[in-house]
Amino acid sequence: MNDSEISFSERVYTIVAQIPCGKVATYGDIAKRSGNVKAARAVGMCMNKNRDTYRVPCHRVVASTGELTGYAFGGVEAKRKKLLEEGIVFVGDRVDLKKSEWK
DNA sequence: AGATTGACCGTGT
DNA sequence: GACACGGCCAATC
Repeated sequence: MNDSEISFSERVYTIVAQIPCGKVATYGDIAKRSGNVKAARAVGMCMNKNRDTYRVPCHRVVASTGELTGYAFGGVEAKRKKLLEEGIVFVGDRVDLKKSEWK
């Protein structure tokens, strides 16, 4: 810290908070938007540490394949349910990034 | 300070 | 489409 006053995590949180309802973003995409194209893993770790579910809709973040990975508030099942309620298009157990990917 | 881990991704077979 | 391998990042032990 000190140059931009915000850490990588804060940057990620901000980006995730910008995801509109009914849309999802991939870790890789967030990583790109955060500045580091290859920081997808770090993004996931920040999500795991994140406690502000209402401030940061981390449930709208899925893998590049559209598959739901983890969720620190009830597991992928709760995550999938939330996405379904938000109108995310599902294809089996995966999200249809073709239609619901945030871009 | 060094090693390990984790909600990943891209590529090759 | 599924499985295996390697690479990269940041946080944690």
